[in-house]
Amino acid sequence: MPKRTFNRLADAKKERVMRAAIEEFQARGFENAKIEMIAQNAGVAKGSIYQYFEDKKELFLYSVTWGLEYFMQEIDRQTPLREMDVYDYFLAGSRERFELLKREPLLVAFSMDIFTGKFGSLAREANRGLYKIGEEYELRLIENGQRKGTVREDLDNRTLLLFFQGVTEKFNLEIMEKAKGFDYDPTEEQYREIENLLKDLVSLLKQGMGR
Amino acid sequence: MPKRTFNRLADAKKERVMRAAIEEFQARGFENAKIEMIAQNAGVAKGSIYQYFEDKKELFLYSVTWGLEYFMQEIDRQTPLREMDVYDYFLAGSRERFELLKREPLLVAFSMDIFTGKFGSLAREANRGLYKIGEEYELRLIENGQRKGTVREDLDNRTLLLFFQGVTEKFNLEIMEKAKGFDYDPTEEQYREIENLLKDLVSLLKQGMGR
Amino acid sequence: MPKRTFNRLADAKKERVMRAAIEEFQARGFENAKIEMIAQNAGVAKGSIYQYFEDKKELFLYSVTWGLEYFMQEIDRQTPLREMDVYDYFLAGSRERFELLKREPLLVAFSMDIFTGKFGSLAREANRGLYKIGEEYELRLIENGQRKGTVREDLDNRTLLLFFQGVTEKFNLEIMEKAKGFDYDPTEEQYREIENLLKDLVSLLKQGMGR
Amino acid sequence: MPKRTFNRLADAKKERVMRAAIEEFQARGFENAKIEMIAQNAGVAKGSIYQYFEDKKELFLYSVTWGLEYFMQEIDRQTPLREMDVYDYFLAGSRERFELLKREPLLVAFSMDIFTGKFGSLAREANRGLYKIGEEYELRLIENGQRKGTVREDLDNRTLLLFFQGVTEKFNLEIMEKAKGFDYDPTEEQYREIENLLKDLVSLLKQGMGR
DNA sequence: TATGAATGAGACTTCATTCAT
DNA sequence: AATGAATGAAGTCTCATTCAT
Repeated sequence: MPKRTFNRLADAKKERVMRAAIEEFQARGFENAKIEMIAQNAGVAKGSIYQYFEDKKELFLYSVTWGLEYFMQEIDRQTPLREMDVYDYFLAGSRERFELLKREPLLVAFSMDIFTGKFGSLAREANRGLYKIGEEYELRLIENGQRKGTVREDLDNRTLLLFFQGVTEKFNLEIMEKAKGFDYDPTEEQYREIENLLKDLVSLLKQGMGR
Repeated sequence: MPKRTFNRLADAKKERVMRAAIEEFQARGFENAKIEMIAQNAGVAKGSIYQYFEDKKELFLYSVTWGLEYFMQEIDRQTPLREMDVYDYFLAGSRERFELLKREPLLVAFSMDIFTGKFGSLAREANRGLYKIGEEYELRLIENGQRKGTVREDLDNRTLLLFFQGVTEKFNLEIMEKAKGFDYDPTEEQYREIENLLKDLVSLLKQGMGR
Repeated sequence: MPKRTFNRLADAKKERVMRAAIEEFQARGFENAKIEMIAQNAGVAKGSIYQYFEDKKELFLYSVTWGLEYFMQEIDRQTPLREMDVYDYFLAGSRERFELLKREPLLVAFSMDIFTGKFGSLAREANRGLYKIGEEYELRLIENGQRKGTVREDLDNRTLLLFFQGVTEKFNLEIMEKAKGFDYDPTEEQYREIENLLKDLVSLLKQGMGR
Repeated sequence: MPKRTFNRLADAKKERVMRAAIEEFQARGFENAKIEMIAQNAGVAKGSIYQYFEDKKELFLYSVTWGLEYFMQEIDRQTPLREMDVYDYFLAGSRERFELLKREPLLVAFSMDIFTGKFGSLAREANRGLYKIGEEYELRLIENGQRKGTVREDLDNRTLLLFFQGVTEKFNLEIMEKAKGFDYDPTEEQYREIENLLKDLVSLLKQGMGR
């Protein structure tokens, strides 16, 4: 969706532009983000942005795509699906996801905002495709669990997905909030804290609140 | 937080203004909402809005407060807390909450947007007080459950709250989404659909996904 | 120039209104002065101001008239002209004028601003009459001096007036500036300081800078 | 104090903008000056003004600086200080200053308004630096006179400065007032009139009013 | 006569987008 | 392809003045 001109750019420059855009959109939201600032932070002229993208909206949309793709690629590289079930998924990749969080806090924060709907219809509509991919990914985790006998089958899978998303999104948010306080060098202790939260999460996913 | 002038207005007029504001903010978001439109829809002059509120931001903030208070008041009137536990809570008031949803779709949608963070920091920060109240309410539901022996006690209550909020917010969103499609006259069948979703929700809250 | 309604008011109320107006105009200038503030400080409703005066401009113009008349009346009561010459004039009434400055700093400041042209054409044009009176007063002082043989007669009296006004205005400004620092209780020492300045002024008026 | 963008403009354009601004501020005062008008008269878009200056206030402040600097530079070029004393100063450069007055009536009028306080605190505070320079210039004239034995030494120099400023400002105002009536082509007779006024001024400065 | 809510013209300011260099 | 100055539509906010009570 960017113009030809953008694709021809050196990779480093492309990345600089995208990160500058994401930083601005993340910090100020779509309406308040200023093209001027993005250009400045990317080290290019304001006019150049318009050589790369049709308009502000397209730049934003591509920022979302770029960010989510980067993110998913990382996640996927770290914890390939294989035959994991829902519960293992969280525990298996927790260390890597924690490292990613520390390495790319901006992208993580941006992705989070996209998912929680901070950008309203703008982001969601334009990237329905990516969302679908995410959902299917999650549905497969659920089905994996059902095949393995660790996930109940008396409810509609769509309902299970809602439950699963609700819980994981909330915990992800909480983890990100914690991560903001950790700055720079993540300690082992901090990681333990996160890991414990994830263990509780898995326990709740599995057994619920009842006793 | 509105100015003196606003408080002195006839109740009907106050309500007209607030509903016009909420409608605009809900539909377009804070940045894109036009004061002119709000005034027009409320049937007052643009300048009058500025007799009532310091500026656009204050109008928005008060819209949030007004909306949430209206909402909470209704909820509370319908299903007073008493000694209910978390699970009963949902089933007990479901019919009334469904009616509210049909009667006040605008306010429900607005409240939802506030909770899901569509307005970013704006709404959340300014109404931390109300949020705290909501949280404490929910914490009490959890504690009620623990006293009754229906809620596990091996996890931190703050963690249980995260779980509870994650699940309920997601289901609320889903219900609202469904409700948008129902328009005008809620049928008995539609209510059954909602009720079933709530039953599944309670089941998941109680037993989790595991089997 | 105020409306009939204003003239019928109790004297105390009239004065309250005028002082509130002068305070506002003096502090913020004509454009930035707010009718709302004036009304509030005078303890009347905003609408009442428009029962008293045609519009903001008329209120301002009358403030100028009211202020200058009050001022001149005081000055005149204190140091009646008699047969004083220019030099005696300053020394004779200095104590009284100092007291006035302490008693009515607002009116003195306002008058000063009018004379120095802070209000531009607005004030000057509309009160040309009062200015003329002041000028004639000063011209008479000069003529008195000439009759007594203390003022040179080789120059046009209009030129002498310029000289006289230039010097006295500058010194008056300086004295007012000093007075701002004196606040509340004028001491004898402070008065001496003023008196010395006036002596120097008279000396300069009389002998000029040359030697 | 203007933005980078302004400084990079062609000199002719910069001057066009500044003169348009000064003309508007001089004619209508700060509050009533319209940015729209300034832009129009300068032949640029309204928005461009905001590329050059932060806001109206900054434009005004820089107008003052620009005007005074232009003015002082001219004055200084025409009658360099050297070892002149106060009295010579006026007579020496009178012809050139008269020409300047005819050539740049706008700037002269604007400078005059600044000095007489028409713009209130706005101009004076922001250009205290330039004022100081002017004062020091005048103080040096006075000291030169004292060294040459033409200025009395029994009074505080600060007091002499007040006297000097009071007289010269008043005469300058008078000259400007006269100049307004001369329009377009200054005749020799008009110049004589001014010169006579200056001679009287010097005489008064030197000998005072007394005899 | 007093009050204060209502009005709306008008000004400042922002910033995405264009375009000449 | 890059730059950054220019543009102007559009939106927020102010406040003198009006007017119904």
